[in-house]
Amino acid sequence: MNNFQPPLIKTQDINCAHDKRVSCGNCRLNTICLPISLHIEDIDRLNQIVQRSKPLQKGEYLYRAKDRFDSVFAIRSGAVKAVSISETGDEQVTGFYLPGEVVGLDGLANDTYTNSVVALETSSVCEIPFNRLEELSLQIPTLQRHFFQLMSREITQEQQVITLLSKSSAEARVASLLLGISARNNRRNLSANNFILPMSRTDIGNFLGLTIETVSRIFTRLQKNNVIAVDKKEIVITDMDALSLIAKGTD
Amino acid sequence: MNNFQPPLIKTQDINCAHDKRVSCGNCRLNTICLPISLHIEDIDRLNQIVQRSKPLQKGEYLYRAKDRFDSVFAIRSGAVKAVSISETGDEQVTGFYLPGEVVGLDGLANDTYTNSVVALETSSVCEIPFNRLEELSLQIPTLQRHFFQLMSREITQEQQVITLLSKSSAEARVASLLLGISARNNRRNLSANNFILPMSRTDIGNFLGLTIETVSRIFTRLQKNNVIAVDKKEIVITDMDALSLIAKGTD
DNA sequence: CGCTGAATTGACTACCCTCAACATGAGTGG
DNA sequence: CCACTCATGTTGAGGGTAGTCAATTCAGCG
Repeated sequence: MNNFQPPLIKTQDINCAHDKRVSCGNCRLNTICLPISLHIEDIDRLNQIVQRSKPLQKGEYLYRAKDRFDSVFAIRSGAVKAVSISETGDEQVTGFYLPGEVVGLDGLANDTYTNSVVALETSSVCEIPFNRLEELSLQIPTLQRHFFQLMSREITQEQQVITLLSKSSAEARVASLLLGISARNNRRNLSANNFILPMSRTDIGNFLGLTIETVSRIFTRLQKNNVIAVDKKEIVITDMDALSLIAKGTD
Repeated sequence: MNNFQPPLIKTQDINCAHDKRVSCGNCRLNTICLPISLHIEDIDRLNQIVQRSKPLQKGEYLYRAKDRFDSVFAIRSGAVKAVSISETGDEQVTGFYLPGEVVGLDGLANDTYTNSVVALETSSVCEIPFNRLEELSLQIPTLQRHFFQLMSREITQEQQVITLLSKSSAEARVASLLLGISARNNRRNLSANNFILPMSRTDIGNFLGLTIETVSRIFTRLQKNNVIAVDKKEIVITDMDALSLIAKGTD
């Protein structure tokens, strides 16, 4: 495999998760992000429209609701949350997005974003101008198909969240969230049993429709029952099967 | 405007909601369904790939989860629900779809539908084979754009459902559902204050994460407070402002 | 060292679920 | 026409889960 990197750039720089000098072709995430199943020359054309900017710091906004929509963003490192503000003014977390996942798809419908996206920790993103992506999709059928699938995946995942919120007990909701993050970490070849939660208890509670007190109580309860070990934001899943049963709502 | 109908077909037949002999060009729903903002000749090309079949009877399946995905469907008349079956076997209603709305978008992600779609009453649909739509989208940029927007709208609507389920009291959930159906009826030039619910209390409860008893109690409570009038499935909204306040969660 | 914000824990309360009985209406068959 | 069933919806009583309010701990930071 050819190495297109200029000789002055050291490999360890390129491999840094926040580094801007990464192309879609050599990105570690390209099996779960956009370019999957594209030909090498098409990946290159995609890469040319992707813009990489300096990392977002924790709490910084990637975009805000009602901003004019013109790009979607792939998370390259870190983690973000999407929040929508209701008419009554209170926030609602509608999702968490980890590296390889794409945000901004809500903006197409009305040419303005309906959500705001905020960094939960230092995060870098790849900006993909949508009109460029649209043009390219007309020329590369595989890309059009892939983008359709990306949006469809977002739809199915949100339907799973709806199922989660509609049915389950507080314990099942928390268990499902942990399992979800575990699975997504695993997909990125990270540990499925041991990870750091990027979001606060407040964000978790907001997302799951629970108060932070309930979230906290459930963490301690799960720990007492030897299902997980909690140390602040660090989670160790000690009994994956038990956690799955709890998520399915076997009380 | 030309009339392409064969002379033997009477106008009142064509205007029947379940009639198969309707083209996208003269469909009453074409301002909210797919063809919006397409040129007249492009509408015709779209129309040629759309298949119209005999109406579904109440309880019949349009498609089932795990069926091979090959079409999306526009609801032309009636009403359907989308349900997903969890691993534990119980159903979850993930959405209701009224005329002009499109179902099946969840199927693209994995080439199989993740939901089943069931008719709530006698309903007719327009089947749009996806590979044909995909090809056409490559040739008609407006159609590609429109289909992206359609999927995006589905995403934003589901995020609203997530917000609804995550935050609100039982009363606010029911109120929001009623307001949602009211608004969608209004968009089709039907009454916003007076309509028939196509779904059962069981479906409402399942969708909103409530028991049917709670749904029933809330209907009677709203009626006692002169916000709505309920007679079986017929709803009259007598105080729209109050209903809006309740939906926003002002307790 | 004190301040601030996040997280935990406890006591009490309220909302919604569970279980149950009853009502209503459509369809069937005598 | 009435009696019967079955499905759907309504209403009531009681209990459990999660919310509210409050106090405390802890980490980070100037």
